[in-house]
Amino acid sequence: MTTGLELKSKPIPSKGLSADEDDEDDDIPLSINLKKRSHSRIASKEDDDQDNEEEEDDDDEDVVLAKNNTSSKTSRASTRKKPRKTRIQYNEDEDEDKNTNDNDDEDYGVKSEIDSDSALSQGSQSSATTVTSSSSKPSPKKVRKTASTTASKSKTKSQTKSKSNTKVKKEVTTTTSKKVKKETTSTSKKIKKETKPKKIKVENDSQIAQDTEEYKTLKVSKVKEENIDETTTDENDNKYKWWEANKDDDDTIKWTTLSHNGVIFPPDYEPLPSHVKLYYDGKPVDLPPSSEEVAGFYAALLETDHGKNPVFQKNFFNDFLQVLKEAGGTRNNIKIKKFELCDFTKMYDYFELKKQEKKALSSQEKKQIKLDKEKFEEPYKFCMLDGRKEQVGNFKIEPPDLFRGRGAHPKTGKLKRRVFPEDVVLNLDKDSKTPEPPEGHQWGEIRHDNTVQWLAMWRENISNSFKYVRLAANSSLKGQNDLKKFEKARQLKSHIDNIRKDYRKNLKSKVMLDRQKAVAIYLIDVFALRAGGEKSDDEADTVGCCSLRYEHITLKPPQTVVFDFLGKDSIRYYQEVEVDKQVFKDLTIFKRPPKQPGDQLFDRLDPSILNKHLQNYMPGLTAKVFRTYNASKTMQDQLDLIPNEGTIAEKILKYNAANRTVAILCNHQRSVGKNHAVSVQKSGEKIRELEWEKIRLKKGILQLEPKELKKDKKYFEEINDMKDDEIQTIMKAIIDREIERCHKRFARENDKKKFEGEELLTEDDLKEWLDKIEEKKAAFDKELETGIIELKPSLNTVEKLRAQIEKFENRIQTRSVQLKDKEDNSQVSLGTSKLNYIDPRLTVVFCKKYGVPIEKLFTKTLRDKFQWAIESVDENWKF
DNA sequence: CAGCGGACTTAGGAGTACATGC
DNA sequence: GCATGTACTCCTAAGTCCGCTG
Repeated sequence: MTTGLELKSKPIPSKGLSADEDDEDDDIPLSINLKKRSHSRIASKEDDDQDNEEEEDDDDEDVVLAKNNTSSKTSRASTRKKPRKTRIQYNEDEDEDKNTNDNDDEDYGVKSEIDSDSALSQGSQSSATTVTSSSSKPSPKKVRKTASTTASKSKTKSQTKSKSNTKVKKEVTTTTSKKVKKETTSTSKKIKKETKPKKIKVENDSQIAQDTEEYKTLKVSKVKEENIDETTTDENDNKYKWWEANKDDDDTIKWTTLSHNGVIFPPDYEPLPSHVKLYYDGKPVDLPPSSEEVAGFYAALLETDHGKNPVFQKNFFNDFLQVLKEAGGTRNNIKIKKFELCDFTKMYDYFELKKQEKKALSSQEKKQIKLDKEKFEEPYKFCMLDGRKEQVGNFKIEPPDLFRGRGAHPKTGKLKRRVFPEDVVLNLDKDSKTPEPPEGHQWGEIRHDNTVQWLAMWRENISNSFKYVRLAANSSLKGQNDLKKFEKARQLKSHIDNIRKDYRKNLKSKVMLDRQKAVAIYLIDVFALRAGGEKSDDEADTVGCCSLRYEHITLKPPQTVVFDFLGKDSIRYYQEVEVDKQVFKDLTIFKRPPKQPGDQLFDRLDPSILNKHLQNYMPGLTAKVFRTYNASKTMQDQLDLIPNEGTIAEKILKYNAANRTVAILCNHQRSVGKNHAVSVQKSGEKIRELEWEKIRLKKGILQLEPKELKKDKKYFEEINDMKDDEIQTIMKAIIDREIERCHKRFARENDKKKFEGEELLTEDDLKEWLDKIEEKKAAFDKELETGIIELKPSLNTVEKLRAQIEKFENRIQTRSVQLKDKEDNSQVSLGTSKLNYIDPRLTVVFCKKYGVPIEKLFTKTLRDKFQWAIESVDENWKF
């Protein structure tokens, strides 16, 4: 059976995200499940025996393997073919390399040990010599690890990169000069970038595809038409229920007919009013519009983190100067040289002012603007796909701006240039009318490729990749993809046991590659790591499983691993977890000297190797499916634990807790809002205030009926919990708050009266209010001094007091729960998992079974996106 | 047959609408 | 009824993975 359920019932405290919440177990943070899972899945009862055995053979394991290796020709041949890693490419064990790599050996001395062949790190003894002999020179990896400057980073990276390129390597066999290598790579790279994509070819291909698929397509389209007829009788076109239609299992053809109205381009740049200028060295600069626009992009970000980031500033400034140069320099002959002498504040202030003005518009005006905008956008919002109206997702071309890369992105701040119709490729069927390009422009290209889902595309200038205009999330194409994704994940259910059995076994494989595969799959399965593809040196340095490096994990015997690395979007993954013993040993081996910081942990692995391996278990299985599978599985298990009782609000809270477990598993984070701390503190104070009120009432009871104390000692225990100085603080806070409120109210009411021409409140009126507060304050002081509580006259019996106290207790309870929820959620983002990982049918079933309206758990957008799930599932459905 | 282009999903933050508490 | 805080949407960056090609 599944391991999930048992796990959940015995949560282990997380050492990860919330170190000080060890005893909170209701939301079962990540590592819980993880740890538990790791145990139940991998550690068997024979664990101990195995371990003993292991410990013995572990040390000489390598030797054995090494022997094995030298005699094994087949395995050598198989691994030699794949010298792919970039960062830590160990050199081949080929002779030619050995001869020519004296210099490189120093850092890749590792190679002879680890890389040679299938043997899992063969005799470390033999390699030790290599290492020591070459250790005189510092490895570039070291630099890489500590260097934070882009310069040193790119140097080492490009160097290592060259190693991944066998061709290049051969060219430089006679030298080990890093410079030469670097040049070689960069030129080859340049050449690559300059080669234009083969547009014609694509078109031809799609043509061929269309032709060969004609028969099929025709059939399909007929089926579809029939379906439209059926469904459109009671619904409009938009409500085509693809999930009720016959399955179309040919997924290379995405559509038969497609027409649309093109895309919306951002408005042309409007120069700033003449009094708003950039100042250079104290003097106003007359910028040509093109460069003023760029300066404006920066000015708008002046007070943000981006604006303050030196890399951002540098990249912006370079591009700004470039644009300025192209426009022929400033118009008043000021030579801009130094960023530090530029003063953007006037521009910044102007933008702020504009924002305020916009905000200050009357609601009528705002409404009108919105209406106009909607009317203008209407034609672009929809397209016709196979005769049905479908929503388009991002029908607006991205406006020019400064590129806001995440994390330490080397290109952050660079100018993302304006996209013109000439840059845009449109995709639609042959018979549809081509939308009119904007006045005075032409489309870059018109394509008729029905093997793809995009309507328009252009090439972006930051990393030279493509941007696409595609259908919205609620479209049939996206929906079908989504359903397929979850069905694939469900399919994994029937293979997972087998896969786990295998990788558990292979954790001890004598073949290094297999052992690395096993550990990698283990990490992906248990800790939901991403595949981790290779990245180039002009991107932020982030990693996933296959690209983990030496410094990203710390091993704490006996079997604890600390992960600390930046994952997608430079989000930190920090987990201290227990792993399977054998995994721990393997990781130790993967980190064994001469490996050092900067080196790849999985030096023989990359996602494509891993995925190829996974396909053996199940067609279409890739690393990312594990994330979907484990997320949905965890959600199902968590939901199963929720009792069907209590109010809807309580059920929602529990659902969210389950959701949170998944989010934590997937490491979905969000930055804490800037006023989070303040608001948490406020809530805390409010709770203490309520507690004080409660205690006060209890004291009141004893005043009224001292005998009560004996009857229920426990009930009154807490009255001494609150010391006088805290009480005083609370009282002061209450008084201060009331005074402030009083002043605000006075100002507000007078504003209103002024506006309406009524008689204003006088200072005396204000004083009257304030006096009342003074009275209250005096009463507080007296109470504090004498210890005698003056209760409201209505609270004159013990019963009434008790009832009142209960009310307070409830309020404290709700507030505390809210506060805890707020804190728990402050760093965790629930949305991503709900949107992408948790099978929506789980939520739908939960709603049906527990009587929770779906609107409470799915927003409008989500309901649209997951309509297929909402309408097709019955309450017995299981993931 | 590795490497890369291309097309697709997944991601967090900014911006905006809406709810809630006083 | 307003200010403040939260929820939701929009935006686009950053991943994954497949399949083509030199």
